[in-house]
Amino acid sequence: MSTSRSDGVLPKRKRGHLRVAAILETGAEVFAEKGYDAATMSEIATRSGTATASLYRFFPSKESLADTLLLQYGKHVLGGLAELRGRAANMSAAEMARALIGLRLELQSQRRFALELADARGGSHAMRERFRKEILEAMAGLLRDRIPSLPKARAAVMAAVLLHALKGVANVEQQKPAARSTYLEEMRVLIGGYLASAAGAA
Amino acid sequence: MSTSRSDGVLPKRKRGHLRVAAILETGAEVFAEKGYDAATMSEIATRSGTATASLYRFFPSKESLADTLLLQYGKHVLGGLAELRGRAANMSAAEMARALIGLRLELQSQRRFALELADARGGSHAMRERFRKEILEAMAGLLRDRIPSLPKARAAVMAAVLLHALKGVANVEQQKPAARSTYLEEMRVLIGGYLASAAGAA
Amino acid sequence: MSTSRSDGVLPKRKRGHLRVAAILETGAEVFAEKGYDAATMSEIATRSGTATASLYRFFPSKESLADTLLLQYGKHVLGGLAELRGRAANMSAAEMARALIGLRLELQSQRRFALELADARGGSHAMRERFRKEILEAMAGLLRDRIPSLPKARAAVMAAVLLHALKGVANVEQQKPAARSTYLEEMRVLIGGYLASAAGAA
Amino acid sequence: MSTSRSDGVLPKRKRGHLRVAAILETGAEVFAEKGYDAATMSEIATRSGTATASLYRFFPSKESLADTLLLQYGKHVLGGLAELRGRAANMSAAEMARALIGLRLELQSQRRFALELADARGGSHAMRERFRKEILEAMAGLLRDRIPSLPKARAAVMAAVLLHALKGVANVEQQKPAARSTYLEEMRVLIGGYLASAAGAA
DNA sequence: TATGAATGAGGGTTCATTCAT
DNA sequence: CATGAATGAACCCTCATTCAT
Repeated sequence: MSTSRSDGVLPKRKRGHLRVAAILETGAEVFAEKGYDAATMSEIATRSGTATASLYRFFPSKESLADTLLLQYGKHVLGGLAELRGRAANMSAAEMARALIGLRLELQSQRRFALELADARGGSHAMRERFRKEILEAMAGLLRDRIPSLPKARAAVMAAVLLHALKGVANVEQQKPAARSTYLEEMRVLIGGYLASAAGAA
Repeated sequence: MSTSRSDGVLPKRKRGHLRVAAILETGAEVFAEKGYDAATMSEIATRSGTATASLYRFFPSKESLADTLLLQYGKHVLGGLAELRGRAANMSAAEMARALIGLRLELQSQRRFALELADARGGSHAMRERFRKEILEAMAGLLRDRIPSLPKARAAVMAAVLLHALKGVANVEQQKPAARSTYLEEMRVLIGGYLASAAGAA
Repeated sequence: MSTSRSDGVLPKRKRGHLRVAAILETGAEVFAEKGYDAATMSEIATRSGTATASLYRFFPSKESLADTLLLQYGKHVLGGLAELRGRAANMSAAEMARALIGLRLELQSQRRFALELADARGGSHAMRERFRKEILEAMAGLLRDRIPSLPKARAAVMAAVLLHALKGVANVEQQKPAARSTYLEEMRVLIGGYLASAAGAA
Repeated sequence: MSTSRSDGVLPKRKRGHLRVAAILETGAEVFAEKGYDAATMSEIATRSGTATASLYRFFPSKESLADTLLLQYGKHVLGGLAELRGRAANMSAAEMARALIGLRLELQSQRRFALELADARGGSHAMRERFRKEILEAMAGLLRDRIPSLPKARAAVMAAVLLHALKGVANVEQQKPAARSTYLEEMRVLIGGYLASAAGAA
């Protein structure tokens, strides 16, 4: 996941950088709210205080905007996982579950563009595929760090299961406020239980 | 209980029934293939052998078509859950997990799963909300049948977790063919483990 | 140059046929007036009394509209040339020139879309190429009918020269009304002279 | 004869002159490659190493750039014709044809021919009209120098015919390389023949 | 002054929905 | 009633041109 952007033009002045940041922020919001297809470039433009054409100076297409967001999100996730990985070997299943959920929560709030949705229907197919693959690999690596005896193939499948389970964290927001902490607690049970059983199975 | 229906005209002849069935079938297919937004009424019309305008005689809008499908899907799910419920009390956690996953797989293959997608972005908000609520309730009921001591609020939260986990079954299709059975096995571990811990916790 | 149209939908009712005819007529006008690029689908729509979207029912793109026009024009030209060809053997150079110019004038007035322009920048490249090639071949055939001893390669080159010369007929419209008949007379001199020299050279 | 010019700023330094020259050069190229409509100011700017906004300091509009080019081209043509004119009286029809075609070829290769296209659809109507008129006049003068008995009106019409015929030279580029010299030869026949008959007719 | 940034206006195209035969 | 045809509203995207540093 390199930093380079082949699309559009990179902003060269402070003003431009601010614009780009605003666009990305708003894009994330709008995509999250309406989904990729239903989101419109002109809404993103208006809400970010730009003219439609200005969007296209930096992002040559709707898809490229989504891709950039995807990339950005991907980097955060991957960064978080890499950092976790250092500590993974010494963690209990429960601690690990807590850590993973924490990471997820942090990413959700910090850059809350639920590009979870985009990973279903946003951006380019290639980008989504790559994004997904890299995260799965990182997750599989995490598992194998904790349980070295785990066969690679098995780790890959487990990573997929784990990733799906983690996505459930996003649903906290659908719970009644009073139930939210309980929900997260249950999530920990779900994921912690799974991790524990994985350790036992190996 | 009047005869009138707000959406479209009640089909009174065999002909009409067949037509409606064909439309629904095709609608499910197309929504599944392309997603709600990208699906077009005219493709649904063409592929189901109907004229566009005729389609609108039965379903006054795209949304209403999706809603009907949603409803249909909801009924199947609810039916399946109700049937499970009778047997729930006597099942082990593992059996229960297996049964739930089996139900999901069955629904998925029956081509009605179209609405997995729609439940993220198709049809009306109201319908989706209602659908979700009913399923959660059924699921909570299921849990309480097995573990009568479970408090209602807790059961509701657990149902949400369980439902999310079950949705992961749909991802089998993204696995390499060789890994599919392993994936399902892992799903059983995930869900079975969760159900077991629920029983223990109560 | 077949009759089939792969694009759009063929009109199935009288109303539709009229529409299509009106669209083609107007399209020819607008393309002729403004050139392919500067012509807009919405102007064609407005001037032909249609909504923009209606154009797209019959012609799926601007290019396909131009192509259809090109094809139509091509057929007329080719038809005219074929008809001339029967009589070519018995004609003097002057008669031939007169006949060719007459054909050109007729096509210009009858279906006056100066797709001469389109043959520079309209429609698809493939269609223009094909159009041009077929006309050149017909013209070369014409020459060889009159002067059987003419080598094929030479005939091909002469056809290109002749075709260009004939395009000059279109410029009558730029002449002052009083000078128009003189202009055509001069055209006959130009082309007749060329044809005569061709006969002598062989 | 004031210093002000309506279009852009008079470049006062070497730097400016170079810039303007580069822009004109590039403009000619781009117009030639893509046609007036499809050419974009920003491509011309980029390819000539200028910033878009700077381009507008010298040429206040796309049209004015095309007009300038048109003017430049016109001057070359007129210059060439004037030079020919001195020698016209002593030339045979064949020599004259050869000379005219040579002039055309030379202008074409000098990369200023860009405006062939523009003379169909580029720049302002007024400029094109003026350009055309001046060239026709020069051409008519040429004819009258050779054939003094030619009535003015007739010479004007003949100039139009001749000019059109000469434009055919541009089509060499569409001929297969092997056929190019033949093509030019045929052009000489066409034009030489016409000039000869003109002399005879007077 | 030179140039990165901004944008209004518009272009081609699509689609849910309605009209009219 | 069924269906071919029609369309308004939007959408994505581009470009000539202007602003502001």
